[in-house]
Amino acid sequence: MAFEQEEILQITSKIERWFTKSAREFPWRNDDFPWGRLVCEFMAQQTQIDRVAQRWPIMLQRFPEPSSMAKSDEQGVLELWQGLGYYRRAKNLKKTAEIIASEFGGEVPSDIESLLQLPGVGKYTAGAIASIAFEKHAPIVDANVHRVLCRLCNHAGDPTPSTWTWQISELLVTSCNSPQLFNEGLMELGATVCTSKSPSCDDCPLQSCCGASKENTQRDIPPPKKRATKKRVYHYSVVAEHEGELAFEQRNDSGLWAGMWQVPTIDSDVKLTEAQVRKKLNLKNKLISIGEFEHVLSHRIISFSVFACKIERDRRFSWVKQDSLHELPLASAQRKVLAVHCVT
DNA sequence: CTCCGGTTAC
DNA sequence: GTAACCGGAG
Repeated sequence: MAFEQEEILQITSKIERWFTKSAREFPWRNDDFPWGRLVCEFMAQQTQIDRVAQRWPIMLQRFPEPSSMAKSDEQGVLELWQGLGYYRRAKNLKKTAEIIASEFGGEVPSDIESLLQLPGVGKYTAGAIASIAFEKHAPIVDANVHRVLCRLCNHAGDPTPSTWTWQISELLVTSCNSPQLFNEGLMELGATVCTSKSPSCDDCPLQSCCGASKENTQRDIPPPKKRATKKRVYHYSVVAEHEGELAFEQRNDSGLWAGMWQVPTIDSDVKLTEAQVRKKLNLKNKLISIGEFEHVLSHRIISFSVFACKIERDRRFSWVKQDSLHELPLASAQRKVLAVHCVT
């Protein structure tokens, strides 16, 4: 795909003008600063923007700059991340804050090389921070940008961001006037106009130069991604009570729901009986079945079975009063477990 | 049950 | 390269 320089300037200026008048209101757009942008980009990875908009102000109020997060403990960050999913992002954000505090004098670095050293920062996030917070002419390709650029050039075949897309993004951002307006505008256009299904081409500032619009191929570009088949697994959770307190344990540092808390739970590839669950948890009293539900993730369907029992206060677990549960970082599936037991 | 989305670990 | 990682909305 070869653009004339003239076309490049047409495209970039159209997007910058369009974004200036069409940008949606978001809290981080009121006063953009590098740390706020970094937190926003971590939260927005794989997460829809409206949920980020709810959580971002709370996170920034609690951790207004990298040093305050660096000094806090990871639990506090996980607590504010509850329900957002992909909890490794919260752990990476905490580590990133520590590195910014210790290696970069408490200031978010502005160059791509430094940004890429931060855990949880890949090519997209580095480019987003460098361009949007620091007006560097750095390319970004997220799913929105990929879709817009593939359609603009009528480029079929790549289901996800590819070398091709990064080259086009680089070509355009190099010549744009404001990398902040251009890159954010490109993403905003993909999110609101050049949408995956039924794009609003009549409202698009690029309609006159869009290859897909001309050939009417928008529907097939980009092609759909292959989705993992869902494996069914079984989780057995026991709400264990002793004098108004519930037993909790922390999940592994890696894997599913990394570092989040749960009532004592057995993860299994196969179905287990009540006796097997009791034995694996080394519990004495019979477990009373109180409910079941399914929890669907991108790559698995989890059948949850929930049990209740009374047990002695056991040092293997952390004991939490029922009115203190909100202080504990819990993933959504564990909230469903507690809802079965009628505590929330 | 399908769709949507960046980074990292393997 | 590819699988793992999440949750809410449709």
